[in-house]
Amino acid sequence: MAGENQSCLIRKISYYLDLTDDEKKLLSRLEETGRDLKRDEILVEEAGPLKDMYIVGRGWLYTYTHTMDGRRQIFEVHFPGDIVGASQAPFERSAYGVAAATDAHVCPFPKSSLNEIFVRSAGLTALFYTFAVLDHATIMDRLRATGRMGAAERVLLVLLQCLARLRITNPDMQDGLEMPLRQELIGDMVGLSNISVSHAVKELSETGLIERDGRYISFPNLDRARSLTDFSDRFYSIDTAWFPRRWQAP
Amino acid sequence: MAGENQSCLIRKISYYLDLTDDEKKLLSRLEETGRDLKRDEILVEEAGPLKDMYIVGRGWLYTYTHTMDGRRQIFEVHFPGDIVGASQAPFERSAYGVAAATDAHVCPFPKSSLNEIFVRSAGLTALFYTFAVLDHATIMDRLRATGRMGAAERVLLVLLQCLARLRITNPDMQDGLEMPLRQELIGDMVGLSNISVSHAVKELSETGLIERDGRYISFPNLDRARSLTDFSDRFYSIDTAWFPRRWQAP
DNA sequence: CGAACGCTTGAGAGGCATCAAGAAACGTGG
DNA sequence: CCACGTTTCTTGATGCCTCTCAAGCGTTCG
Repeated sequence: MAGENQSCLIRKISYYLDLTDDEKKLLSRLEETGRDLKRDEILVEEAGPLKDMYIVGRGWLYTYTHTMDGRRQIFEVHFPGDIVGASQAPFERSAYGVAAATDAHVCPFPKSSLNEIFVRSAGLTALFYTFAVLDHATIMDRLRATGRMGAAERVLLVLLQCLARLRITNPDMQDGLEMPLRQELIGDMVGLSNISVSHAVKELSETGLIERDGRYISFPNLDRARSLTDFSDRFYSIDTAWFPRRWQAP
Repeated sequence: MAGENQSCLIRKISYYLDLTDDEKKLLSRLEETGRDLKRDEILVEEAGPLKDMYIVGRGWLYTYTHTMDGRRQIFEVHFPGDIVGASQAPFERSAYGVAAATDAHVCPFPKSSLNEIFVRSAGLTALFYTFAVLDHATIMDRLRATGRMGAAERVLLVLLQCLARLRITNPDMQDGLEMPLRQELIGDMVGLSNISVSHAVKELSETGLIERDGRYISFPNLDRARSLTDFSDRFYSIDTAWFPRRWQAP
């Protein structure tokens, strides 16, 4: 199930790190069991207990919360190869919900398995740390956009972020992507209503920053789009030089 | 200089972890050199190289960026005991600037020292991971507020977050704090203008959610303030049970 | 083919930004 | 300790952006 062609997790990690056989074995053990999800199905309840983490095998998920007045904020979108819950490991209960944005397949594993990885592999520990930092950077970009940019730029940022992350596991990807997210979901990522997203998308089309063909969105002028949102593609330029490859006994 | 009474870093970390002597030694080595900063002085340039990290010994710092049109977004406020740059370790150059919000004292240390800690102490590694996750949670709370809440609630959240973080190193603190941040800075944390912050503060006073005495702000009804912003005090309830205390040879 | 869902478009309302000027607080030097 | 200039906060007026409500259109899927 997990290893039909190759695990997305290992593919993603190999992008950053040359894995030893021992590390590969550690990782593949995480993907032994699987679970299918339908679109909109809830994987983790808001404020529920947090025992497992999940590797995304197929489809997109998202992490969200509701405000008291029933509005929703989406924090992260999880793509194949991502680890859902990595940025919540230290908490006993989940402050956030996780749901499927499309039909999806995930591999659950208990938090304690992460512990095993931390103990056995210095390199993987550093890499997981790095993933957390990347998530952090993604959210900071979106915070800045939400607080200080107009609707069109906010939507454009979301699209560029999706493209950048998909490219990690699909390096041969063109300057475009299938966008399965509803406009309402996109709005919930950057504090907009579905209607404002619709307007923004229209405006982006008219100004030639994106082109639409059904759900497929492409960027005829990627550089201009990037500079307009001040988006820098951090996911390609990680400094792995400081990574320890081996623990050292005290 | 660092160890006059006791290092804030060690005090903060001891809140979560019982340190071994070896770990204490590792940490105190980070605070050997010091540097004083005047208010508004820039410590790290935006887009500058990122060689050092900094432990805050005294005063408040903040991490920021500018948007193309000259507006500013503040991402984090760093209090005594915090490590500035921990969430940027994997990047070769800093995407963000760091400046002093008040007169301050910091202890710089090279990134490679972090490496040494990672290699020598499993517990500290997990804790640093946890700190990154906490920063992450702080920003997510602020993202939700920025995107989905009104001006008064956004400002209130900023105040509550400051209180919660200060309480880590000052457990005997009352329900109030000295707030040295300009209203403009507070606005830059949650996407508001200085004028809206002024209005919000006035409104919060009038509805009895805060009380002001000069720069000192207190919360007569902390529970109501918390529930209004849906703020949960994550900084006190960390699950350290999964922390490894010792590396394990492969 | 019909129903459900998501996207588009329009009209009106509200919140926050901007501009501008005055008040208060702060710091500095005499 | 007071006088002065600077910084920060307050208050008011106006305008723009995004929200909400509402209806129509297009797509998808049973």
